[in-house]
Amino acid sequence: MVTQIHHLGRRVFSEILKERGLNIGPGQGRILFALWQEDGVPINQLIKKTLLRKSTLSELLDSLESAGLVKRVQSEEDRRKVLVEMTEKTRKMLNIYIEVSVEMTNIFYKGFQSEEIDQFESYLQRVLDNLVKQEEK
Amino acid sequence: MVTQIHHLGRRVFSEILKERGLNIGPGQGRILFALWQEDGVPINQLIKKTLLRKSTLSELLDSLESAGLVKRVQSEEDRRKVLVEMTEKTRKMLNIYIEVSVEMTNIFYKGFQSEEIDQFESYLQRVLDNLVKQEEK
DNA sequence: GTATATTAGTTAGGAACCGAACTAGTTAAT
DNA sequence: ATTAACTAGTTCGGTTCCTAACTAATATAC
Repeated sequence: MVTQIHHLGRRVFSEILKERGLNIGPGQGRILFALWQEDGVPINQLIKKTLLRKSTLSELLDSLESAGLVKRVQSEEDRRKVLVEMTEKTRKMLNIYIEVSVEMTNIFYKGFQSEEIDQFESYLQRVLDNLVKQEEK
Repeated sequence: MVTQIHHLGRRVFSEILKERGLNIGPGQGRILFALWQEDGVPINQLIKKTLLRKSTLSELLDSLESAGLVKRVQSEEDRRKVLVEMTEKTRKMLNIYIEVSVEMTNIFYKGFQSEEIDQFESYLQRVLDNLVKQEEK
């Protein structure tokens, strides 16, 4: 069921992004959202936030970079690290992106009371923790 | 969070499938599982069950067919329809597949009481319904 | 101080998803 | 009985994800 929600949710999200004239995919959006929370971070940090694999990040960043939405900057202190920064273009998109996210959340939780949302999300967190622990083994 | 659970879950599931010597991916598994519930169904039926797009189904069936796990048979009564059938090979795999599914569920819900699972799943169902309704618009 | 291990990212190849455009068979409308 | 509309699947090009194998920089060990 989680899988179905994931795929349906992605389709709906894509649709709304498109309607609003945001020419980005949901995968790209995830990264921009993480960057909005904390900008100029090494890729490793994005891996921790998104739980994606580094190869996936590499690729998504390629597409974001060639769309001019992100810049890669080599770190001074540790030259292995690549810091990811938003561009001006991105900063302008973020307000709309957040609106879309809110809209998406409303669709997702239509008919939910706020305590139900809290409870549901605490269940989700427990499941996520279970999976993270499993994978660490 | 659902997205993260989906991806992590898929990675964990793949891992277990591999350990058990089942040489199929989680996407293929979804279809085999649907077939196990009802065999010899048209692709359209699988679309309803999995909520995947028909192009995705087409492709997954290609890979299953070339792996000898599934047969496509043209329907007699409506020649547009293609009925999908399990093969003998598949039937033999299903017991193991179910074991893996159970194992997966145990990991997923570790630390949950059964009422919590019920409640969580009813939330999931409500979210799924919301998304389905949204997409129909 | 040099070899080894670790860490950070990229690249290559493949799987599972998507929408849009297509073919072919069926049903409905006139 | 034609035409038009609908339904069932496939094909194509693109995205987002993966593992495994790689390069390069840093840290550790001796």
